[in-house]
Amino acid sequence: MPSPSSTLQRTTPRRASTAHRVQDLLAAARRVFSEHGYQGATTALIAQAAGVSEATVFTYFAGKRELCIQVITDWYGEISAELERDVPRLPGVHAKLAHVVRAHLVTLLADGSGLCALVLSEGRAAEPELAAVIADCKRRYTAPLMHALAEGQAQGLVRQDMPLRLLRDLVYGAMEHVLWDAITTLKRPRIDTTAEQLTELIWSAIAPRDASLSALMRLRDEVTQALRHAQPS
Amino acid sequence: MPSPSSTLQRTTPRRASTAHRVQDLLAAARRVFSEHGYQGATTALIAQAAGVSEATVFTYFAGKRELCIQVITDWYGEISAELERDVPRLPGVHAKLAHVVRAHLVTLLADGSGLCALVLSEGRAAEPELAAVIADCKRRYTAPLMHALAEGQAQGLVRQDMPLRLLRDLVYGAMEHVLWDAITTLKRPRIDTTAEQLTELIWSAIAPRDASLSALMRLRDEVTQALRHAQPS
Amino acid sequence: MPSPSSTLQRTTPRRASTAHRVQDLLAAARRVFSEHGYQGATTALIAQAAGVSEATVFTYFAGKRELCIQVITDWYGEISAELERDVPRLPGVHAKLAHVVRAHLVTLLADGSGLCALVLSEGRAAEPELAAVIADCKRRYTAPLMHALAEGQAQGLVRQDMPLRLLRDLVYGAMEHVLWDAITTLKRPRIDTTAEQLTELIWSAIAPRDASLSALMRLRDEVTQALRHAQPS
Amino acid sequence: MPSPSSTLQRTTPRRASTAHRVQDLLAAARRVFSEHGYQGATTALIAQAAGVSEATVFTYFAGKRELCIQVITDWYGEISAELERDVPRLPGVHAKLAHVVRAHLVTLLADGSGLCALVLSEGRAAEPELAAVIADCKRRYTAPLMHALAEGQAQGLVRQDMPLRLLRDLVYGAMEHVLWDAITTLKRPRIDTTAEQLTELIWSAIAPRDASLSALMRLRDEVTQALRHAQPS
DNA sequence: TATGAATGAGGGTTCATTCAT
DNA sequence: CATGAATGAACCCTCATTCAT
Repeated sequence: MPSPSSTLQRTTPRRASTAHRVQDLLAAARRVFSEHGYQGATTALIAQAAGVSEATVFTYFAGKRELCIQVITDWYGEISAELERDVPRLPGVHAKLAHVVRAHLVTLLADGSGLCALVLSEGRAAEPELAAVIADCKRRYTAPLMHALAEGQAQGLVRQDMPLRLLRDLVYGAMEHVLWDAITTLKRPRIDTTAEQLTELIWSAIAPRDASLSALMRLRDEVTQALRHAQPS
Repeated sequence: MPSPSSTLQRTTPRRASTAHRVQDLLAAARRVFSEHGYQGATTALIAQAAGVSEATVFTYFAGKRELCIQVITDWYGEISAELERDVPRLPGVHAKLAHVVRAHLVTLLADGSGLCALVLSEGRAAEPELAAVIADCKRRYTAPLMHALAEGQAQGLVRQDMPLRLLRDLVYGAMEHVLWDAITTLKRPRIDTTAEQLTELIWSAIAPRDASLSALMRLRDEVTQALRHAQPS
Repeated sequence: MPSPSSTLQRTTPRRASTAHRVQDLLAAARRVFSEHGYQGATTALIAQAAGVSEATVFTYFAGKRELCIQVITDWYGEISAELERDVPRLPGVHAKLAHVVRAHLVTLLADGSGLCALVLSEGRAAEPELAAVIADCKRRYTAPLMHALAEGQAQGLVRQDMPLRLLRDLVYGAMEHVLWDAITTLKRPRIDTTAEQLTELIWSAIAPRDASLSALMRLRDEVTQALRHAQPS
Repeated sequence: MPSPSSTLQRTTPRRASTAHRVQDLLAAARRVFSEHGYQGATTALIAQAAGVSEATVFTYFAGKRELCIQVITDWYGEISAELERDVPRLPGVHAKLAHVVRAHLVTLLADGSGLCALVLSEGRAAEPELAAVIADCKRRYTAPLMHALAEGQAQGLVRQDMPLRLLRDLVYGAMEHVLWDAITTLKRPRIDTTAEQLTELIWSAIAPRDASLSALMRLRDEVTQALRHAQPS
């Protein structure tokens, strides 16, 4: 194997400007981290993917961890900026929810599936600094919708009998699980349909409770209790 | 420097039956994998935790990966068996859901948080075999509730306008997110409250759309069950 | 080069007891550190000298620095123990000095020349821990003679008009320079003669000043001053 | 990330003559080698200190080793020239000794402590060429005093029962040890006092053995010198 | 000339795994 | 059977040096 890079197209000339090299490396690193996770991604692999020597990686980044942090920060920066721009403009909680759900699925199914996995995986031990960065990014990413939900609660447009935190877990948990499924089964769902369905499902959960339903629930409880008392034991 | 186990109390006699050795190793491995994750758990650590030499680990298991697979399989086996035993006995979809949610939170927050994190983290790259095993386990683990939901859909007790797969994503996604939150923020939520709230939230999402009809159906369902209990004994 | 160790005699069998391996590694490390200094000594070189793989070095020692510390500590331990045993038994300061000088030359010219250089070289930056260890060792090594000199001063057998520290600098500085000379010029001096001469030279410096000499010195000062005043400028 | 020199003030204009560049680089290199030692000084550090790019260093010097050799040669050249100029003018061996001792301490404690350490440390392994250069420089540096001592021996003003080499070891060994002590303990001794005491201590060692005779000889020596000065002008 | 860019060669260290005893 | 001992294969990272521009 005389030239290990012979099968790899080099996207930049052998001698490139700093800006180009940085972009190249970040792109390569994003791919490699996506595919292999943090631990599985070696600096050698990243260098190879970028078509440079391993040492060059360290010319531009302080180390593997810093490179990964940059990759994640950049990625979250992109998708967060989109949401921060679009979500506030949308009218009503339901529309905002629908947009976030759709954007999430589109973004992550499109190119970020690996990064999504990376983020889900590396959100814990062995690299606390990484975990902290991820936590920060996630906070920013979820902020637009969380803000809308909080406002919705205040205005009675979102049910108030559940802590906001739990609503967030429901929304993002459901979305992540859908993605996870898509990733692990390698089946790409029809995004439009799935997004609409998921939005509706979530909306059913977080919309305010109907008064008559509540009354019936109370009735149910009473009946249940009465039956329980009526039984022997 | 060798002989790291000299200062460790041995939990089993020097000569133990093969079965005991295996159990010891599995118990030790479960602890270590829980605390350190797959990559962070070294065979040295596991051997030390089991009070045996590193080589002994390889006498009983083909390698680190196989050991981890066994640990995960065993653990999922335990919690799946519980669900398989208890869920079918419960009356009505709502009760089943409530039970699964509660059991999930109890199990994972109680002792399994590390394993939960392991499963969530390692369900991917670098160890495809592990990922496959985890996927299988998850399928079995979710089966009881999925079965109930499918039946519920058939009987009109669960909304039929959503694919079952999406209901599953909602249920388990929400639960996992709650757990993940607890794990990463190191805050243990009040399990009872959280379980009830989460159940209600999910139920709101998956109950049939005509709310009053739905409520009445559940009422009928429960009354029927109660009567059934009231008669035979 | 099919087998890199083919030209090296292995002093221990391929599988040796821990104690033997440790001794082997320490001996090999002593040689390599002696010849190449701390920075120049690579773990690969040490492993090769010991006839083991590089990884084996790390089985027995926490790292290069710890290994070097052990080497230095051991070596100083040996030669310090000798002095601590022999010096106090000798009658009189002069005899003790003579013994220390001779022992120093013998020891360091015999096998320790490289270690001497190592100790002289590495007594500063880049490895503060190493420097600290060396400083400690040196203190212990010089203690027996320093003790004798202090006593000598107290009893008037050693001149009292010089700080003890300066006496130490004279004694050990002179010895080290002799060694350094021998090392760099690769000429081994006749130890007996050199030791005797050096002892005498040092003794002349540290013996109490003769009274008449002092008087003459005072006279000289007065004459000098007088002449200075007598001159024009 | 490149362009590390952007935050450094440039000490010379962008276009400087070759001579200036060389001087700048040598000055920067002297500082860096002083502070970090040979191995610890990186070419990057030196270039940064000189306000030029790393590649420029190699435009003017063949490599790190050659640069270091130049630095050491220059430095020794300076201090040797001083001694070569001053020492022969001083009257008598004792005065010459006193001057050398004082100059040595002043020079090395003042600005050259780092270089002193460099010279002491690097006078050996891993860089034989460097060691050879240092040896040469040292020979030149010690020559003035050695010449005086040799003459002193010839005239009976210095004891003749010791080889000159040993006298040198005593003189320079003691001085170096004093310096080493100052460097490693970071305590700067009072130079005047230390120089006087050290001179006296050494003088006691190298003065002719018959103490009173010796003293008288020195007296005669000094009177003679004084008279010589008193007459011509 | 001066340099931005790139790298080959190696450094210390880790760890799952093997094997003779 | 259990293990002490040993290691191959990588890993992340450093740095003096080269070269096209």
